Amino acid sequence: MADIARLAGVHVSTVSRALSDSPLVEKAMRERILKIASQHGYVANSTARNLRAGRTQTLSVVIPLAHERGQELTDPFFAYMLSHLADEITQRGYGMHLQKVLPPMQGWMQRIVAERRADGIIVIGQSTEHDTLERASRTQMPFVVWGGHFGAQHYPVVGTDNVQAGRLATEHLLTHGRRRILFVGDPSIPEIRLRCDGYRDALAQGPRGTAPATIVKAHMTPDAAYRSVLAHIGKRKPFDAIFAATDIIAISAMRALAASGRRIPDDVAVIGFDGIELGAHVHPTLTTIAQDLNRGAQLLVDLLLKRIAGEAVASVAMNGELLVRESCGAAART
Amino acid sequence: MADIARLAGVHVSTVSRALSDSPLVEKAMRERILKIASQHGYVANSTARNLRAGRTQTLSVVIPLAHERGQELTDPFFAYMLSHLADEITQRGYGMHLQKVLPPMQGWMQRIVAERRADGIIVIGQSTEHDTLERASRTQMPFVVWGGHFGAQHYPVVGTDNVQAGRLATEHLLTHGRRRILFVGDPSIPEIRLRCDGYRDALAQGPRGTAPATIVKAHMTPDAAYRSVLAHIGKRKPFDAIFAATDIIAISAMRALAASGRRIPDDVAVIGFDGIELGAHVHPTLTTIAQDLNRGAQLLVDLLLKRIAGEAVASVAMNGELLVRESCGAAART
DNA sequence: AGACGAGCTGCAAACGTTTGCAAAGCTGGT
DNA sequence: ACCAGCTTTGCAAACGTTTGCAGCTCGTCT
Repeated sequence: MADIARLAGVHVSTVSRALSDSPLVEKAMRERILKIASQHGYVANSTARNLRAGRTQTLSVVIPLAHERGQELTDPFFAYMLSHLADEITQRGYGMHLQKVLPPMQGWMQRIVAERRADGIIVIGQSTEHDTLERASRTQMPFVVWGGHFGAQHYPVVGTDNVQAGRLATEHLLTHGRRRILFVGDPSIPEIRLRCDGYRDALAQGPRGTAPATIVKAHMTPDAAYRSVLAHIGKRKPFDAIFAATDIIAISAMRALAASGRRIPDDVAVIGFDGIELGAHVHPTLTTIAQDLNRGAQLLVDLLLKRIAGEAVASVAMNGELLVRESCGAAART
Repeated sequence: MADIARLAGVHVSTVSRALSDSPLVEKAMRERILKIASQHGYVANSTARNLRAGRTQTLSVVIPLAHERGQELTDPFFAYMLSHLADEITQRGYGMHLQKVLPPMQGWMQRIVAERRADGIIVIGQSTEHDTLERASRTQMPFVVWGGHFGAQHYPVVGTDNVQAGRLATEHLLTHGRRRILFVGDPSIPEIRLRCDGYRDALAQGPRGTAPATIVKAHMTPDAAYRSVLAHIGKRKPFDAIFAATDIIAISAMRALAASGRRIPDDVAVIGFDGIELGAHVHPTLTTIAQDLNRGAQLLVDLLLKRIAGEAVASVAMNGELLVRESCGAAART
């Protein structure tokens, strides 16, 4: 910038003002400076600007993976969420800083906040870190979370109403005459626990003959879920439906069912959760509860920017949408 | 940091050294300072550090989408590439800055370089911006590109050997008795053009009766590709196979074929390109040329870090791997 | 003609670190 | 007791911007 100033024969402050379209600088002068700058391919150094201005025009997206070792970003849910966030953030003129947090993760939020790399933070999934987030909400740094809604939280959350959605899924299975419904997933993850609560609710109100809740604990990676379901099948306890905590688990469960000769949906109906695109292409196609990630990403960014601007914001719970496909409820395609 | 220094009764420079594990500071002193810092949750401000140190510990991943309007990051290819890059970059202790570049994109590379937001840049796909990249290679800023290899380029590229892979795909179709093979894709994109070159090569060496090359120009979004293929079918020119420039196009083409009553692979064999996971789940499953994105991401980051360290690096061409599935070559599953 | 204000521009401080160099304290050898 | 040399700490500059304030040049009004 000093060079540009010298070339234009003015002080750096004038150059700075010209580049930031300040009304304080005369039009002719501004144009002369802009011309020189673009001729020399000059662009202001963002680091220095950030330091001085105290903001970075960047939002951090952080993905805490406390509960899973193998679960990578290749998980379609994350991939789609990231894509939508990238679109949304870019569109609003911000940069996007992506961060994965792996165990051991002591003080991760603390560090991210204190580093001040970004003007705000979007956390994807509470994982098992609700307490950490709760603590961070007393910080200055604005952040929003994608995940589950609990009564007590002091930070804004955007996400599907997991209890309602879990109930919806289970009721759909009940409606199709299923009475022995398995829940497959890991309820120690808060979001999953909420889905499981909905499942229990629905069972409790189910017709006579509805079997009590049965939880098959399964991790979220395809292989782990496959093995869990296979192991359960080995126990020879009869069941006629599976409500899987995520589509990835559901698809793995379907593989396991097929491998042990069960027909879907005739012997076992399956319903998933997430609405990833893959579900429309597996055979049979997967009935599921879809989350509107596009809208979710939009809301996350909206809320975060409002918080950055100092406004108070409230959490948003979106409704899950039932997609009826072949694995429960829809006729098989020809 | 000034606060911490005051609390410890030392000068800020000592604190700075203690936090960066400099051997210049006495062990007892370092520990005392570290303790105070962690008690107060102090972490050095990264912006200031970056400004002073002249590096950001961040790599930029930029996605130029010159050629497509609708193509978003939700495209599985991008999603998977991003995921792998995020893993790789995070693992190496760097941050990842994600940037989409949309038209009009005059001077985008210039700007990204001059902004100095990152220590290096990874560009995903040349799109139609080969010249821009060529020009940028004369800059100080280290960058690497995922994409196609051309003789003349002065920047390092990692990518599949598109010509070889295109030949491989076409030969596979020829081997299975197909003689009227369509290429579906947009050859104005450099990478696609190379795949198309391989297709032409293979046809030129095909057996007697091999029909000449026929290009169906199709954009990379599912809908656009679907319409292009449907339009071509409408022309009633006979064909018995499709080589699609990407899996997304291939899957759309299969939809179009199904919609107009063609059986796959009996009437028309289909082969794709990319090896996205979706291909294993569509019906019939998609034969394709897989790219090893995991290794690609690893190489990209490796090369970039070497370049940042000042080493000279060479481009890498990986071989595409033929995945034989039902849409050409493998028996249909039961 | 002088005063006042509007419109521009320059000056210099500040943002929060890192780091070369100087200075101070200590050890041990003569 | 003095000095050399090593270890540890402090000082201050520098990184490249932005911005409040002061100052200058005009034009306009009284």
